[in-house]
Amino acid sequence: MRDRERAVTVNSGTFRTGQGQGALPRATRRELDKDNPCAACSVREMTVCAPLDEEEQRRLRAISSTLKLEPGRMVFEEGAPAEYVYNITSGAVSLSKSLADGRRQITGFLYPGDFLGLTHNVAYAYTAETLTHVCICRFPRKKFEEMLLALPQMEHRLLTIASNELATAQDQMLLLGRKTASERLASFLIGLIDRQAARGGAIDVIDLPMGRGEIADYLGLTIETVSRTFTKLKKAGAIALPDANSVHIIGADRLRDLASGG
Amino acid sequence: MRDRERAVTVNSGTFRTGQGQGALPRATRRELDKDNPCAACSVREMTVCAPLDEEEQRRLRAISSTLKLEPGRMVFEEGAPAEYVYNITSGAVSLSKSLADGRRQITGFLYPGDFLGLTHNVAYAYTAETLTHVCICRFPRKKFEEMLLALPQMEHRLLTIASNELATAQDQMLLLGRKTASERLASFLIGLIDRQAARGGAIDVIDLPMGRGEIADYLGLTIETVSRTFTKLKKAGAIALPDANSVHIIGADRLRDLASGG
DNA sequence: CGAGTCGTTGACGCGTTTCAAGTTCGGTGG
DNA sequence: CCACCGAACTTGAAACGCGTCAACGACTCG
Repeated sequence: MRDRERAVTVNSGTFRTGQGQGALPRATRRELDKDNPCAACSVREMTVCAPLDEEEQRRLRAISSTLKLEPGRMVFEEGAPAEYVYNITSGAVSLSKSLADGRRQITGFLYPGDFLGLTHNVAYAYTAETLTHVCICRFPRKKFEEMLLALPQMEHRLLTIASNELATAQDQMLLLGRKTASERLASFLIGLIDRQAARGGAIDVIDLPMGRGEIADYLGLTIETVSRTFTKLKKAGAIALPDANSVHIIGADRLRDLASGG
Repeated sequence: MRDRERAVTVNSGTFRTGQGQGALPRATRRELDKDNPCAACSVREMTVCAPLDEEEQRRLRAISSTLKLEPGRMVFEEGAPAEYVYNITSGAVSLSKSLADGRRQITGFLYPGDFLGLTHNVAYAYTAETLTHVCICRFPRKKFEEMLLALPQMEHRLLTIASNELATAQDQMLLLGRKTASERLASFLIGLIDRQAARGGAIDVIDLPMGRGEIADYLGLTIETVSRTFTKLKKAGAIALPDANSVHIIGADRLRDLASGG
């Protein structure tokens, strides 16, 4: 039942295969960070809720290495030994969990400044894949944890981060368990806008680094339903779609009402 | 659309009204902890991942007070000022978020030893309600946070807890976004069994402290679908239902296969 | 024994999924 | 410069799983 065989097919290109190859299906699309030379890929971008002090920066830099990844690459896979902790410098990453038959749930999209791979288990609990060109800082987990022992205020910040992520996860559970397709998409767009606004970005234009498939897997819908719902919101005058990866917010209030179940 | 008016009706008894009254709908059902006198309701039950040392116990006891609550009472409500942190000594509690029209999503069930109300925001992000008679330790949040500053290893444990909760939340997102009704119920039962087993309890009998409505709101289904799915699993020989609040696990392997999408 | 709550079951409806074409668009090569 | 190609997106029609509505039984309590 459901989209089993089909999902396997859809995902086989990037999900099931290893890390070094793949068709890079979205490699040529317009990138948010295409012009970012990523030369200064450094821990300076890592804020951990508040700017790092000199001591913290120094210690982090001492154990970090920098990676550049193309779109559609796996950073790490669910179940693999959790040997590194990562922090995104530029680009966007998806986190996902999958069932054996290929059904996939994206649990979050990460942007610059976000951590991934923070876990207290031996293995990663989810798969992380790049959506765009990504520049990322990598820390050996063991050294990272040793550092935390010496910097308790750093651990306090991580707790704040985890606490916020937990709140976001609970919002997403409400979305997945109880919202209609229109409400889900509206919530998604409002979430992106609010995130952008909090970082000082635009409040009425969104550039989507992910495709319809990723949005569908994030919202617990199918590609077709996401597409239909975009059209519906467009016809209702709440948004405009100059192209598939850009959204203009026209009726922000209407979207917010929708997102909260109005 | 959906179950709006209806859910409002269902919830109006306990959800919308305040803390001191209500019909206590499940007050007379068999309770897991009915015979627990709760006289020794103390921080001794609080393990925070590892047993507390003497210093920690002493400090916690100094700022804690004890509450006893009947079934169906609200501990705190989504949006209320987050003035206290709680730890359950006995009984079971549900955490939930709701939309304006009454649609509700339960994000978790808590048992003895679990914390609730841990947040880094000014307001609680969810509502906490008792499912059974509950004995609970309460700590003024401000004092609790002061204590954390002095006990960094305590904060480390809270980070471990938050990290585990986050992993559980991601599993639940996969459930809500991608699993069928049978898979959801199987996952729920397996989760309860594993939790019991980890605490040294039975591995084939579950006593459900929650009703069908709570299970439905946890699994993103309706009461009717939960009931039908219980019947389906019973007819398939995977479980037996001596009464509505007891489940005997007969085909644990079959349930596990179902839960993971087989 | 009547009233209320909770759980179960049946019939039907609907929103989303499934299946199947189309369409658009960027890249490629003639 | 344009035909061609594949990937991604869109759109339509039909199927289906779950929600909705309604009735009924089991149980508790006053």
